[in-house]
Amino acid sequence: MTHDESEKNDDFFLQNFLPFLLNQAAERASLEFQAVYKGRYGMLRTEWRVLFHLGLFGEMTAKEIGERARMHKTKISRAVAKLEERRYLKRTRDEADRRAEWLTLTPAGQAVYRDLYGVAASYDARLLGLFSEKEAALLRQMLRRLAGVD
Amino acid sequence: MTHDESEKNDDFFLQNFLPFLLNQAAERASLEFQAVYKGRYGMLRTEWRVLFHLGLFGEMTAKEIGERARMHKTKISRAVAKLEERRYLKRTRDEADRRAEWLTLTPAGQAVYRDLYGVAASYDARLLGLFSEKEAALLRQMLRRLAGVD
DNA sequence: GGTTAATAGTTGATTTTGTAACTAACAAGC
DNA sequence: GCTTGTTAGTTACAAAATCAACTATTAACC
Repeated sequence: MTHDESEKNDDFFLQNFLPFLLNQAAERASLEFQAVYKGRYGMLRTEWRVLFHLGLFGEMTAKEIGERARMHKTKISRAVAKLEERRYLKRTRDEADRRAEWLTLTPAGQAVYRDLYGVAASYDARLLGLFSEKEAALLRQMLRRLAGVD
Repeated sequence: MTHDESEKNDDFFLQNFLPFLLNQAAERASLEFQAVYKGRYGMLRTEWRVLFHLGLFGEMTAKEIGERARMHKTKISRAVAKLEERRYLKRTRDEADRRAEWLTLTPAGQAVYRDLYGVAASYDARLLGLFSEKEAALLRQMLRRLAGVD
């Protein structure tokens, strides 16, 4: 486990260090897609994620989005404000618990969601094209395990 | 490829969308280790990476680090400044090309590197403990392919 | 029912990142 | 050797993320 000091130019460890590898892959994999929602709608990743969740799951509270996406509530709060400002979503106070509010996409927001969903799906397919069906399934399973979802 | 609109509460796609999964896994996988270099030495990820590269490869220029780690030069510039301020590295002008400078760890920097290398190695081993040898090898290979290294 | 604690979400201050412009040094072409 | 272009690294400014403190509301407990 100790590093051999007499030997330099050893990139064995670096090439295999999982947090580094994961980060490189994640960064690269989100780069191209980021260019789409940024370029096409001027959105940040946080905003895209919130929109995405609302598109997939329908009505949600900010808290629920935060739990699912593992995003901090301040990020969500600001993303929601931005999406509302652009008329992509609307808020409705929960009358039973007036602290919470239900978020839903407007028709305009749904249109954006559908557009980006399509782009995301084909981008995903392209990434998965690097692997066989079996490999892809295993990869996703392993990533889920690392993420602590399973 | 079109999203089925009549059906809500569909988290199938989300659970499988590779950029999302990769990001979740990467974030989770770096979290605990980040706590170590941050808590123990008050370092940021950029600083840890620069230190790590210098520890692994010995003397390097900022440019080389940037290429290997795929970090932008401003990040590196600031990380180097911070590490120098803490006396973890020293700079030497390249006399043949006076624009470039060679960076090396000081003994203090090397001590930090050795400490963190040990932590990183055992942390990595723990992560890999989630998988079999075969799976782990495949995972790394797939991540490298996604990162565009291979 | 009044006090205390917890929760949903927002805001402000600080830190970190990203982008563009910059300096200093080298290289190429003429 | 002088212009033009390129490169290594820094700096300034804008954008974004983080952290702590805040408001408003609900829940818990005595």
